[in-house]
Amino acid sequence: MTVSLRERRRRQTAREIQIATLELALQQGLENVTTEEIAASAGVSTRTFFNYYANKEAAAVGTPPPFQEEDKQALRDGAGAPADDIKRFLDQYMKALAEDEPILRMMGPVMRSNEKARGILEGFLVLERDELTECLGNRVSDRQTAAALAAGVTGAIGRAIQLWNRDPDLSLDAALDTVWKGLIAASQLLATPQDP
Amino acid sequence: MTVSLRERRRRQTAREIQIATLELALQQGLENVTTEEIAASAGVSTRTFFNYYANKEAAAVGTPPPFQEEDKQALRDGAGAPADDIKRFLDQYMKALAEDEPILRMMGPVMRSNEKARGILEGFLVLERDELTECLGNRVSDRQTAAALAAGVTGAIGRAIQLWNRDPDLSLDAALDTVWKGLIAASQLLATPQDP
DNA sequence: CTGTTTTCTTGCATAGTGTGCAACATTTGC
DNA sequence: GCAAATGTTGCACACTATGCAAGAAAACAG
Repeated sequence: MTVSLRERRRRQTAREIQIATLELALQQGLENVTTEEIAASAGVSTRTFFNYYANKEAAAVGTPPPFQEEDKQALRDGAGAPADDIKRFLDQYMKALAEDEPILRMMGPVMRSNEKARGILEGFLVLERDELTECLGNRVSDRQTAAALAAGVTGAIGRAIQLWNRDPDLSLDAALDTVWKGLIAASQLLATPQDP
Repeated sequence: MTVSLRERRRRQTAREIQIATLELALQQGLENVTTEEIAASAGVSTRTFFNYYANKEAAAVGTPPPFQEEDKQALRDGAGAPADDIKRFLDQYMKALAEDEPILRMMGPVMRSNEKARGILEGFLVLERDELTECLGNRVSDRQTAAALAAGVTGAIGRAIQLWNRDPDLSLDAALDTVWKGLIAASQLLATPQDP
């Protein structure tokens, strides 16, 4: 493989710290957990904790999966209806998210209650959204149109995760389908000039 | 008036602390400003600073204008095309934002660079968006459709402020119009099934 | 395999954050 | 004017986060 022993260990430790953070946060609330507790629970020193994450909120967020280059490329030079390409893009991302369902499950409550963690995740989302805007800008000429589409995409991802977190029996894919139908219906409402 | 002397002073102090925070943050970056500096600059003790805001990031965000009850009511029982009612709602909110243009101008750079402040503002937005979802739920039957519309509204507000912050010659209203056109165009793209 | 280089871990010192508490000051309402 | 309510402040204290330097572990070259 392309990853050295060091790199594998590093990822492993980062992951262990994140899981320790989320588990403790679920029990006591992230505010009431000290970095010392997290470090001890993950088997490293407090100082090493800060070698991996700048603070406990960043440890809770970890490294969310970014959009894949190939999927963005497909979006840039897609030929069909934009709605279809975007839906495919979303399906691909849901597949990536599904790789880490247990962590995603734990993150929901933390993001809802912790402002700083939410801000960190939101910052990540802003960057990804800007990437998307650039991709879609290749197709729709008007920058604000591309920005609105990109916001529609990231918003749909967020609502899908939220729905999936509320309803344990729903798969991520199914949640996205529900959200997607709502987005299309909303678009039709906004697109309709009048109904005389 | 309906506000006591105490209440007026309180608001005045809160505002002075916010302005002191934003001015210092613009000069040095919020990370490099201490609560002690802010408190001194606003003419209160460090301890009093924390009586007004839980931390410096919250001081930077202050108390953004919430959606007005009357505007939300107009959205709930509007009779025309949803798009028109929503546009009216947005225009109303822009008017409220314009009341505090100087503060809004200073907030942009801070929100872009500070994760915690962004999280706090985002938390405020989530609450307002949920309110909107409830309002729109009165009209569109499907909850996800209402949620998508509400996300479209708050997203448009954010992009309008961002556009206005980048281009000093643009009014808030004008920025919103540009963003709105983009949102409608994006909706038409998503609403269109195919183009055979 | 061995010595060298690079990277990782850790403890310690230190500046800054945020809260509880208690004393004192100011406003309010009667 | 006086009593109750509210606001301000200093102090003590636990927690956060960073720089620095010493030592441990992995990577690499010969």
